[in-house]
Amino acid sequence: MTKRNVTKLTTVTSGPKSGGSDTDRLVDELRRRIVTNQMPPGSRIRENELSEEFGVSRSRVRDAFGILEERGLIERIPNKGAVVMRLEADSFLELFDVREVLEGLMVRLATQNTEPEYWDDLINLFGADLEKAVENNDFNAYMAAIAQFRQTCIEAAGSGTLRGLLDDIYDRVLSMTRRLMLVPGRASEGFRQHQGILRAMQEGDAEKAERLKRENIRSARQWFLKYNDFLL
Amino acid sequence: MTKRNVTKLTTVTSGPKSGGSDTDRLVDELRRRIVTNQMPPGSRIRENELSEEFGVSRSRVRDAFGILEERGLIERIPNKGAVVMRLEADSFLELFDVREVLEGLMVRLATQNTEPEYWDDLINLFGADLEKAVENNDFNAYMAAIAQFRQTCIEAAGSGTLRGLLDDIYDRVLSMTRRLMLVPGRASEGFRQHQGILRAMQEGDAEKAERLKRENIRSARQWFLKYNDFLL
DNA sequence: GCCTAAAATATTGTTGACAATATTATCGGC
DNA sequence: GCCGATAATATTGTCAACAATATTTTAGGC
Repeated sequence: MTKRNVTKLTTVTSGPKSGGSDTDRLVDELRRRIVTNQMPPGSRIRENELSEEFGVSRSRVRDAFGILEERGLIERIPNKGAVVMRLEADSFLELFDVREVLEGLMVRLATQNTEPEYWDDLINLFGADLEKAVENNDFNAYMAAIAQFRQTCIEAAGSGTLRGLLDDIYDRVLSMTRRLMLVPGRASEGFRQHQGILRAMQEGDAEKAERLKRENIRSARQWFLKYNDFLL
Repeated sequence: MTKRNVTKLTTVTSGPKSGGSDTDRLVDELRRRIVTNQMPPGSRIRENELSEEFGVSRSRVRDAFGILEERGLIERIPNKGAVVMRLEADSFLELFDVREVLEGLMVRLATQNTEPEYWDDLINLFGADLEKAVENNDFNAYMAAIAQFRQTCIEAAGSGTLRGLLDDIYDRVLSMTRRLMLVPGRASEGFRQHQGILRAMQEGDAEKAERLKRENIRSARQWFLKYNDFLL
């Protein structure tokens, strides 16, 4: 868990540039292409192509595929090859269920472990500027803020085990969030919900924060159900 | 996620014998040795040794190590080798936290998805015979029953995503459960708690089942805190 | 023109050899 | 005898060639 997850974490937080081995770089880049739909679900990916493109041996590509498979981002069929995993409506709903309890736990632990002032920066970030940005459909700004929120919470929660599980589903959550954001009204609702959660966290009310976070995911689930014809 | 997890699941449920590729067999056997403390935490494991012992090439061993690392069972230090991951007290407590919410979700979904008679066999299993076995410290019987409970619930929950996350922590949970069972009084308490959960599930009361399951894990956590000097 | 069989091609799976790195043993100086 | 430098060994990291398998193309019969 430890080493690889640390590598992954720094990637997630500090952007696409990342250190580590050739294999790690490959994993990061492929991950990026998959979640940005540059490689849409069902795409076949050939070991040779990537090997040439990145100037590494096929063995590295193979190792990367192994990791990506373990993470559920690609599917490997023996002697046939690897394809980007398809995201079915069912699995989206499943994802909401686990997000609800895991992210709820995340904010509860984070609240318990911190002093009120820990949240000042984040509360500032989720202020008037961001609200205006959300109203103007500046999704990149909102996505970045959400990523920051997540990252800060995970750190405060201080549980490597929880972090590992959240990382496991991170890519799928990301792709889901990106889509859901397009639904008119969802982004601003999510924004207000995050404000509420942050207030509860600053007040040190862990139970309330957990409840609000769970409501946040539940309402996202509702929006998804309503609009899933457009989203899938 | 899909393919590999399916392989893993069948392994967990249907015992050490298992199909798949050389790599899969290796993963299973190493997993077994680690959770049974045949390879205690901190043990160094050499690629060559295993390659010879199993009569496979070092590449297969290498692949297996990659999977084991991803699952958090071993730690790989570049150019130094692989060692069995150490389990610290902190990580045990973390494990209880995530178990609480995930297994709570598991029984809630399982209850929602099933008819009362679905639980007949399991309620029978958690009957007078097993109670006597627990009183007589027949831990193997109890462990088997718990595994059955877990397996049946996961199937009923019907969420591949949840299953994947539970599988992720399964090995650590197992090693924790085995130890905790030795604490006088814990096993019989756990037994009664499972009876209560099963009753709630048969009654179709999903909320109650979830609450009881969470209490079950919380009480296990209490016992662990009290006796952790002996358990670690 | 269309279906089937077989050859040609492309792609993944596996291996053993070699390079890079870390660990251990040896030797000389003090 | 103890310490440090260097050589010897062991172990992991990487790769390119080869084998196994699947896919596509071609050829032939009807």
